[in-house]
Amino acid sequence: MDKPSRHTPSRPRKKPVQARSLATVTAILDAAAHILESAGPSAYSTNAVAALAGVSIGSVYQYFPTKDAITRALIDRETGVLLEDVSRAVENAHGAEALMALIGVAVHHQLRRPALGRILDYEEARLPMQEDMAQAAEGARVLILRCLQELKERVEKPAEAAADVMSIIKGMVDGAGQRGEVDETGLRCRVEAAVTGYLGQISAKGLCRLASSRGS
Amino acid sequence: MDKPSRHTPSRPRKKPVQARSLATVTAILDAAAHILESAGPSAYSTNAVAALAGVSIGSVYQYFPTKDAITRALIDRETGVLLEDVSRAVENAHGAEALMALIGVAVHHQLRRPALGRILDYEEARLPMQEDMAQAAEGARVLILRCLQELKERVEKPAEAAADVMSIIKGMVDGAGQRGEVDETGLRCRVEAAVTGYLGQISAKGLCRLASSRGS
Amino acid sequence: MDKPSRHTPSRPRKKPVQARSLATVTAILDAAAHILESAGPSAYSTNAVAALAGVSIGSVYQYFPTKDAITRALIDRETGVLLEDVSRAVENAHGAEALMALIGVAVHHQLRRPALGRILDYEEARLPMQEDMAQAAEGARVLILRCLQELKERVEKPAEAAADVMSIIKGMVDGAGQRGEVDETGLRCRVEAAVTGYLGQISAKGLCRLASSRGS
Amino acid sequence: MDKPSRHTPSRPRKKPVQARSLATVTAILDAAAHILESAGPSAYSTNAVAALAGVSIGSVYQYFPTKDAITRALIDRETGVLLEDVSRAVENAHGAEALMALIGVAVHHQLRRPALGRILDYEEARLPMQEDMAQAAEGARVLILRCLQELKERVEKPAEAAADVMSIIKGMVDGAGQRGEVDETGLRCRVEAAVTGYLGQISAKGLCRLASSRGS
DNA sequence: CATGAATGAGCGTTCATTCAT
DNA sequence: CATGAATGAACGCTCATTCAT
Repeated sequence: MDKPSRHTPSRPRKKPVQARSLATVTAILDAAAHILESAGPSAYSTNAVAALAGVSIGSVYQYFPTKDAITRALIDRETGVLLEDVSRAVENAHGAEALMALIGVAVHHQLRRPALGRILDYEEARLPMQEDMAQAAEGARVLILRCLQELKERVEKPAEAAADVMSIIKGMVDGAGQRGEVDETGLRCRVEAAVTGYLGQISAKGLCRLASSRGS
Repeated sequence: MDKPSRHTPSRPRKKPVQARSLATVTAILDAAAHILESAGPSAYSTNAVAALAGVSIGSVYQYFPTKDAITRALIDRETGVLLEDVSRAVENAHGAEALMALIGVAVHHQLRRPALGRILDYEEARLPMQEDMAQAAEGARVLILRCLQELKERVEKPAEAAADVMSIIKGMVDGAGQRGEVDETGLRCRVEAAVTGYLGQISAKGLCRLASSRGS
Repeated sequence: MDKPSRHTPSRPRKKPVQARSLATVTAILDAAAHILESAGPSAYSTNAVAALAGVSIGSVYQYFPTKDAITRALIDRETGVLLEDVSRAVENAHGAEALMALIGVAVHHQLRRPALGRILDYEEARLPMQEDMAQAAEGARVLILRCLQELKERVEKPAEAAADVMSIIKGMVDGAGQRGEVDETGLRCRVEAAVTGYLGQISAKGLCRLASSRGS
Repeated sequence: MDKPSRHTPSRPRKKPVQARSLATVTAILDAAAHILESAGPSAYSTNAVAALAGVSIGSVYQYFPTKDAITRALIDRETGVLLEDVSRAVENAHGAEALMALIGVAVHHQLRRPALGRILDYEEARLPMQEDMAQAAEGARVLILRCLQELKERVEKPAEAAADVMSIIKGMVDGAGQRGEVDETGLRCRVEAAVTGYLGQISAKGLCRLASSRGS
């Protein structure tokens, strides 16, 4: 769960709770994830989570003060896993290579649980943003930013571009999930094409060259 | 609502109810949209809609048999407006030009009500698909497909590419909305860059050339 | 509707309403009866009655101040028809013969609309008893009472016996209706047997002879 | 439900739920019965039941999935009590004697809660018939049938006669309840007279002898 | 700590009734 | 008078949360 690698300088991110009850917490989050992705948000009730987790509703409230806290913890966990995988993938690569590795991990991650990602994204949007979640989202952004800055081609507004790259990846990957796509390699190639193409466009020329020449 | 152009002659688009009470229906849908985008789905109750619309809950149920019907009608309305604007924009343009026009409309549309689009997309996903909604979604896909087929560069798998283009647009536009972006022109240029770049990548070379050359 | 025969000395019982609107009232009551017997009390709403009657809900309230008033009017009408038929049947007969005729009419009446009678009985029970309804119920009781008093065998407590005879008839006839019986003649014979037997028992011996001899 | 021995030593009769919360279930059913018989079906709402039972509406729904389930449970309970009493009364008696005992129990039962029986009968009619309820109704019919078959006088169509006897008892007993009668002995004697008389008529002579001789 | 019975605010929905047209 | 859109109290029911055991 916590993998303090050499390069990522020890972000604890996880309260160890109480080692004994970790199993309960895990069971609860697993149950929440399973309900969300297989029966949808309308079936996602605290009682259902407790039942599927095999614990009493009271125990759920021992570890999570509210239902939203469960959702947040689940988002944290899923984001955390993704972030770790991405970090590991990017660790020894640089520039475009790192970016492609990152895309590979994102695609892989999404196709494993296509519905869950979408739903958690949505839940995340309506939840009052909190510290750790912000940090996690920042983590991904920072990684992409680093990749962009390592590119040979200078990117003009790297922050904006990083956000766009994230949006492109998320959009394509979610769309594929919704359409039921399963071909991981194919999807990865297309996402790579989109990101590569986008970066090529915004670096080769001044932004909006294409757009302004539209009328001619 | 009815756009009797040369080519698409008479699309009445099915007024949901009697003409006389159109004002009430409009008020209800406006209220629903406003609640969804400003307070989120958890505040989206039929009583809240009725109160904000300035009508009684009974009146709401004279025009909509269920709450989901309100949501569906709202989706229909928003999708309809977008589709009309897009159709009009694409009408006299072709190929890349048409595609850029389409992107412009999509960006414009989204930035006007950034949250609403996202939420309705999500609601649409969990609603039992219905005739008209399916048709509307198809409408956008078909328009993009046409644009792709009119490009000078041949696109290998046009259906897939159309879906990807939609996903890229939606992803970037939603992302921008969530980050609170307001610069329509800037966003439009970047989306254009992404779509153009993507299409350039997948047509110039066989798909995955880039990817396979990654290791070199 | 009002059939002032020679012998029954002109009981008007029916406000003529306004001759013109009689058709509307009739349509409303017909609709109410039809809904009650074919779809049950849960489908018996004022709007449904208005729709089936082919009038607006506003018109319904022009003629009936409340929903219960419709029900009461329907009970009145049905009771009135039964009472008239019974009166006519009993008119020229006496004693046992009259009683049997009365049973025949009751059986016939019930088997024509088996569900309606039961439901109206029930509605009647929960409605605040009103003048005319009390009169109608009295009408039947009085007729039976007269029959009993014309019997050769003296009945000890004629009022009580009349009530019992009514209960027996109603009980058997409702039961038959519920079981879906359609053989009018067979049912009539059995009801006659029950009433005849009951009267024989209570007149031949002192009441409870049977009962008290039970222990011996 | 399972009537294993003559003496019926331990009749568990299927507590509908956990033993611990039996008190709550009982309170709910008591409240439901009280509301139905004192204020009528129109006052019989789940909230009213919960309030009178002294529990929250949520608790009601922990024991009963729907309102109809409450009604059914109440019918089951009342029917069950009656059936037990009747079984016990009939246990060591035969033929006419058993029949009279049965009538005594029925009369006693009804006069204790005159309105409730009527209302539950009605509710039962509009509820989707279920296993146990059908069994209970059958129970009474079978008992009567047995009594009839033990009579010295042969009854021609015992099934029909049993149904009629049930109808007569129910009709007289309901009628008495509605009229507010309280004299249990008197009523019992009259019901006995009716049933005895009816059976005498249909066995002594071919059915309808009386009826056919009517014209003479 | 674990349990699950209990709570009650609030949901979606119905329908008897009113009243402006 | 006829109409039917509008009203809103009240219904059946859910579920996040609490707390006595």
